[in-house]
Amino acid sequence: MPSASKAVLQPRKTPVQARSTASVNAILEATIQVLLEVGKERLTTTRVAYRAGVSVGTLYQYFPNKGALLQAALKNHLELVADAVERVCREERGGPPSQMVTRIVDKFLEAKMKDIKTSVALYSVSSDVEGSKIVEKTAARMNKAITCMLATTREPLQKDPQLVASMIQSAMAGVSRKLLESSSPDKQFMPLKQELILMLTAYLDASL
Amino acid sequence: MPSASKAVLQPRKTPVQARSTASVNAILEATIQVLLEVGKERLTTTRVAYRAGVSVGTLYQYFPNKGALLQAALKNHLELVADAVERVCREERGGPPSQMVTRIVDKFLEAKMKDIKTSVALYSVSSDVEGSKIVEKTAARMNKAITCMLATTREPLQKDPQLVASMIQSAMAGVSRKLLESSSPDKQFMPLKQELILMLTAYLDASL
DNA sequence: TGGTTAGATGAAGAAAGCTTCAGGTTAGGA
DNA sequence: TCCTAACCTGAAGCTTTCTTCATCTAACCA
Repeated sequence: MPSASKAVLQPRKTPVQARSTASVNAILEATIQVLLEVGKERLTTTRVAYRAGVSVGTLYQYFPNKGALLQAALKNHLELVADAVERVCREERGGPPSQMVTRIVDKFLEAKMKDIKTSVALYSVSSDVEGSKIVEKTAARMNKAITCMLATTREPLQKDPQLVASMIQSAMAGVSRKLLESSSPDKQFMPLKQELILMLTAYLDASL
Repeated sequence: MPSASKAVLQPRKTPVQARSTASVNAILEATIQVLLEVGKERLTTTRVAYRAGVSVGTLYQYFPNKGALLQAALKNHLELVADAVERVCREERGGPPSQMVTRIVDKFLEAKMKDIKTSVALYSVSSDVEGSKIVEKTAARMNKAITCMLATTREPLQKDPQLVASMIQSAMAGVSRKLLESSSPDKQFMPLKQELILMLTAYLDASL
């Protein structure tokens, strides 16, 4: 009896052997695939397991329930985005504000658009109660990173850096959502990205 | 046999007598209430009907299925926001750009925040397949209105006005979402609104 | 090679919710 | 007043999906 249950979100069992790790990965990937194909409403644990090439029982060995499965998939995706942002924020410390903005927008959108459809599919998950907690945590992580970076500008900001960071995040999130929801994201991508950089640069300039 | 079925979203039957109109309204309001209390996952048609003070049968007389019910509620809400934006855009024609931005942000956020919790509850609906179509349509309506308004500036814009309108919408949507998802929307409201206006003003100035 | 643990299986139990429909009630016109 | 159409009711059928668990197989180690 190694451990009690940590409720939702925690895998029931941690993989030890290689094959189980493979199963978990397959299940997670299958989750995204099924989400893309049939949507969250018609996503069933059985279907995911079948797609992953395992049995339902195996799925339930690692995820206590359907919700945990979806949350894990969402978490995976968001962490990739947050990682990208954190990395950029570290790299651009002390640089000129306009470059900060350009690079951060670049990386954020790149991460979001890397697998456009996956992002879209996961939006439906993020509106769950537990899902939005995960979103919030990731947002907080990014906020911290951006705030930190903003503190390294030559001339200090005239306002609360955290507020400024929030605005940057909001604007980026708004645009990426617009892109993802658009019927042809690829066509709008470059113009919107350009405008976003322009907007944020103008904003930062006005905040120094 | 007055009419065939127009599939989803259309009420099955159009109210004729006063009491049925009352039922429909009660059902729609109850939908929001239940959404707030238990969330979309645990919203059941029976529960909505009970809350509305009618029977499930009555509900199904006006809404062909659960999805149509949720969509109707979403549509209601979005149309209020779009109406507010359209009105402002009409009023501010020919005015100075900074005022355009200020007023539009003001009204947009006012409409969104009027019933904060309702907006939040409806986000979970908007990620449905049919739900996002409704969102898209409303966004297109607002885009048209804003584009129209932008065409009346003294100095003409140096860019595609529709692109600029999209950016304004994206930024507003991003911020409102941030507000709605925040744990204390009221505290963040004024600062974020101020910043949003500032950001959009700076952006518009840079686009003239 | 044998024992022990990790991992996999999938039929079936159980729960839950959507939706229908046959029959009752109310409103409004003739 | 009486009749018809509009409206309402809610128990129950039907379907769907989640989740479990007894049992089997594969991997690792002594």
